[in-house]
Amino acid sequence: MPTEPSAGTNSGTGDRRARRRQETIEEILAIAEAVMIEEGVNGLSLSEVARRLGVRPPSIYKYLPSLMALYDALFERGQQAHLEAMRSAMVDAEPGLDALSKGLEASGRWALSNRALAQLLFWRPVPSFRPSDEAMAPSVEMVTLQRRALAAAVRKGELGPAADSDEALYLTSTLIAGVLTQAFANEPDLPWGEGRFTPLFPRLLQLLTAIYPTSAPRRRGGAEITTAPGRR
Amino acid sequence: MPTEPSAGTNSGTGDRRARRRQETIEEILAIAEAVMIEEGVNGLSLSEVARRLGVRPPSIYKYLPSLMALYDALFERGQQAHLEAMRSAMVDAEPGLDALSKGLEASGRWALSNRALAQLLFWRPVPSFRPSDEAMAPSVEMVTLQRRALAAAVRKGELGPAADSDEALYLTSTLIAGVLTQAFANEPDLPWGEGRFTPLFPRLLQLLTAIYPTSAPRRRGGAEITTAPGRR
DNA sequence: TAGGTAAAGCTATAGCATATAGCTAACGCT
DNA sequence: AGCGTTAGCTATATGCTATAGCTTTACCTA
Repeated sequence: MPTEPSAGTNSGTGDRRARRRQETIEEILAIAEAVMIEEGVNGLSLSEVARRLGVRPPSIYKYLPSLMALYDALFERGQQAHLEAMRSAMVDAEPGLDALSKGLEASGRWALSNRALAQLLFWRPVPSFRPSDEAMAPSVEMVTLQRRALAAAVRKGELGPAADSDEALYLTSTLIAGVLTQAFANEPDLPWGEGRFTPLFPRLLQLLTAIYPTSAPRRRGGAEITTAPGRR
Repeated sequence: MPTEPSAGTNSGTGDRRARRRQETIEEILAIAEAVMIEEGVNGLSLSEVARRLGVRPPSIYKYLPSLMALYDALFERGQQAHLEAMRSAMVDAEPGLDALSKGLEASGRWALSNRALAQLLFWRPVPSFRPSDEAMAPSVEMVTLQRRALAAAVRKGELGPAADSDEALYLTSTLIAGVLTQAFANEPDLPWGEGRFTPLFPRLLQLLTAIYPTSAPRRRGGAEITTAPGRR
């Protein structure tokens, strides 16, 4: 097993080499992200990374086993950064609808200011690359955070009880996915809050109260979701 | 200008050669689409196309000047097919909300059953490729179709007057974009109508009546979408 | 029907990518 | 101080896009 140079000889502590090595890996990841921003997610190449790092291409393989492994490391790093952006926005907010809204907005802002990573995370532009389970792990916590916010919103009476469901989660994630997809495709250089699409988001979120009304006073012609698939 | 072999020598009619040539181009496009389905949009390579066509790679260049030109041709063909799917669904429907809904659903169905082309159209997975203006042309007509449906819905009283606006157009396209993005990313093998996301779509569309209420009876805590700068 | 010509194929080659093999020098731990 | 691991290198295999230049095929015109 000649790969995996770590955890072999030295008994416990004394890894200065390992630290150096880790620093180099960090540097490679940073360069790779810069390359993706400049050349597109698919424009990433180990040769270009090596060039910028000041080494020959084969040397990169001392740190990462393949181009796909590099994508995977970037994916994981992106997941963590995204989760962190969302979490920090949510803990600073009132639990419930406010936390949900602030969290999703933070998600959108993060995506727009980290385009390359966001594309890697959400649009999978490199079909031959499938993220490892390990790299996917943070998304589990994102689900938890959002479910918790929905539950709190129901508890506080901001939303009806049906909002405490996976379905409501899919719905909110679909709304933000739509906004981001359109923003990326049509006005990729505008920051959050400008342009035609991202300003729609807070308004779309308000729709949650229409979809999950708190005590459901029926009204004619309204947006009653459950019944009636039809037009009228 | 040694390229562009057409329209040179022969005075008027007699182009059997040109027909043959066009057939080959069609064949190349069909093969390319198959390759994209199997290997992913980025997995398309001229060499693989040549292999399946039974010629050597350089011969492809007699028909298309570059890989990007192949992408562009596929893009254009996809645009046209997509537009056609949408249009035929809309002409078979009642003008207004029904046409809008059927058209958007047809769009979604087309995307899910033409994954490779849809990805090329909507997610731009090949960053170095920018579609030509010519290839983008059909999207103008798509906008027209949808604006017309919105206008009809307003005329018939299905939606409030603010729905006859670009803003409403962005909103509906954002909704379908969200559904498709989620469906593609999370359950790419399910057809329209199955899974967690595509069934949300008709329900989301019903929300239009909440966003653009026809005569707006105020209700407390509702999803009042403020005053909408949309023109009319 | 007999060219003449343009199209459609080919080989050869340049340039760049990922990836592997195997060598050497230096670093740093014991 | 010594020795093993590591980090770099060159050389090479393979596959890709793309160009140059040649040969053959096929078809339109006279």
